Amino acid sequence: MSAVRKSRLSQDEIDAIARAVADPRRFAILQQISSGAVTPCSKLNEHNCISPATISHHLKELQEAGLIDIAREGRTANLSFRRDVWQAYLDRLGQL
Amino acid sequence: MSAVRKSRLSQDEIDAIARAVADPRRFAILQQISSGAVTPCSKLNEHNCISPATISHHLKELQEAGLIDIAREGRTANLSFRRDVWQAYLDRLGQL
DNA sequence: AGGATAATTCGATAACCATTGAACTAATTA
DNA sequence: TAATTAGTTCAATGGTTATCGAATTATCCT
Repeated sequence: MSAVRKSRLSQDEIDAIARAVADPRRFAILQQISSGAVTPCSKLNEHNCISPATISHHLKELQEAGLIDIAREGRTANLSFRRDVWQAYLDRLGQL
Repeated sequence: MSAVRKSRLSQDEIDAIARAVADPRRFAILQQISSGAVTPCSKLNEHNCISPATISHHLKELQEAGLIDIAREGRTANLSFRRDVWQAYLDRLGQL
């Protein structure tokens, strides 16, 4: 499999990512996805303390920020971490 | 000069920093401070497009997140970037 | 077909927060 | 002392957004 590289991020992309990870719950979700342990959305809700609607909302935000890919397969959604985008974000933050 | 090191950040500290840099204007301010070019608050307002009250508010947020130090000297405030905290934040983000 | 499961969309609500004018404190200067 | 300057605090406002129930779509299973 290839990997779409992301070398530089625009300021708007930076802002979107920063905003996306600013929410603690969203950051936790991103962590879970990045660990590769989970694939389907339902596994993100460990203890039923968050509604499916909210999860769906957060996933959409993460996707629109470019941090994850969502690939539907049957009735489940495969979530994958865009490590290249994340790295590009870190590179940018490292400049200051 | 010594440097107070910051090795690890709690989850609350991570959340606070993420929230602090999520605001574009605050991130821009942090960038300016990190560049070392500016010291007094007034220099942050390049084109008078932001009120003193708002600047003061953002600086307080950055300070409470641990990202900057504010040292009053006479009637001006000396702003300095906590590079150690920033690095600790980057280290944490780099884990995923 | 009918029922269960996975996830999304919609609408409403409540909380959060960036922004500012005005009033204020403290320090410098005339 | 009076005036000016740097910055803060307060209270109000408007916009954003996290959250969820309910309804919906699509898929899988019997």
